[in-house]
Amino acid sequence: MTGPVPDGHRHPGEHPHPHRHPGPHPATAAHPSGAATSSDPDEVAALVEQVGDRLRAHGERMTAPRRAVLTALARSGGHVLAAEVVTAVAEVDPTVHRASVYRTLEALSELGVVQHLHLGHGGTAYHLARGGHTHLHAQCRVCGAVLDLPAELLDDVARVLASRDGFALDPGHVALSGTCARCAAG
Amino acid sequence: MTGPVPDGHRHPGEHPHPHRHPGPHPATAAHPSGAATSSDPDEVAALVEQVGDRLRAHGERMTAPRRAVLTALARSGGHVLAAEVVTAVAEVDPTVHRASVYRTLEALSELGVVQHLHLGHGGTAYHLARGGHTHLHAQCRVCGAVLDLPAELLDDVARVLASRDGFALDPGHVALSGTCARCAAG
DNA sequence: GTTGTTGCAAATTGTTTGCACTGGT
DNA sequence: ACCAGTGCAAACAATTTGCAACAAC
Repeated sequence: MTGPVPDGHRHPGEHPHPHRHPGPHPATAAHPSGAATSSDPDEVAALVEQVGDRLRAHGERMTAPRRAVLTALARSGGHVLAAEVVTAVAEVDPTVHRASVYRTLEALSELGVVQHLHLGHGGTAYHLARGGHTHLHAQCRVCGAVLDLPAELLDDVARVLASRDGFALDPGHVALSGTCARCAAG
Repeated sequence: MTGPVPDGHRHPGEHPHPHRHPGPHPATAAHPSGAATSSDPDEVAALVEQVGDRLRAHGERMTAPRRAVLTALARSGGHVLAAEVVTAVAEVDPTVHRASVYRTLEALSELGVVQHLHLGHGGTAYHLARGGHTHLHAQCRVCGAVLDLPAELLDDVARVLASRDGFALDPGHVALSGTCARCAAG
């Protein structure tokens, strides 16, 4: 069923649910601690505007859909499933069409302002690119919760892969899978 | 992009292209060294039969679709994308319906005789469960090729996750992502 | 004979695309 | 004014599901 409650209405207030009690597989990311997102409207607006400049610098245009997508991503702060982006955008600006959300996400991805990551179970999640400051993710296969991890965690592995296979690891592109403490216990 | 290559009925499930000119997203794994798969018909049959016993032991039934799916998996030896399983099964037994393939894969998964892994881009791949002997995977995000890696590669990471977050890593459940040597060069 | 499984076809879900039009620059 | 980007609806692929018929035990 994919809990159709990705995020509330209007502004998420403080911290939606730092440690919720996930159902089957909500896959909705919980707010990580360091995930720095602005629940502050001003900050969100500023960020959106900033990206706007960047878009124009690349010859792209700043439009309502893009503003809406960016705002949605900035607000939710964490990783947001594609489907959730669609609904979140609908709240920001109901006139924005789903198709535009997808197109926008792709466009913004190519521009590098948003990045996507693949969650084992539920599909693709998007998040604003934190300048160079990438982090990794681990998802519980039981409850779907996403855990944020320090980027360095896979450094050693990356080194090994590079030297033994010439494989350049992109650590943040897919979420590691496993079982979280809560689910392992319960 | 999104090369519409789903095409379908074609692609004899033999050895696609071990190491050559990767297309859009083949994702079909080349035969890894230790992946032990039987290209030998007798061996395949024996393996299928063996699983049959195991199924019955669990109160499940051995049916044509299941035999076909198992045979297809045993033949291809490596990881096989869901879509590929469907076509491979069609070759083994054309009377088997696609829906049955999905249901069978799920049933066999729950039984533990087959395992699935999530590839970042292309979906889910299945493979026969090698008793305890799991290996990891890394997929090139450019060409889609899947690299098999030793299971121990993530042991350290698993240890860290376990102690710091109580997270039980399941290393083989998702493929790591990155760029393979060939693609990095070209 | 039971009852788990299948085949089929229709329903779902998630994403993409062609086209005419709108709005940003 | 120009054309990138949008809305819309329909195409699309991939997977799921209700149900009656079927076959494994």
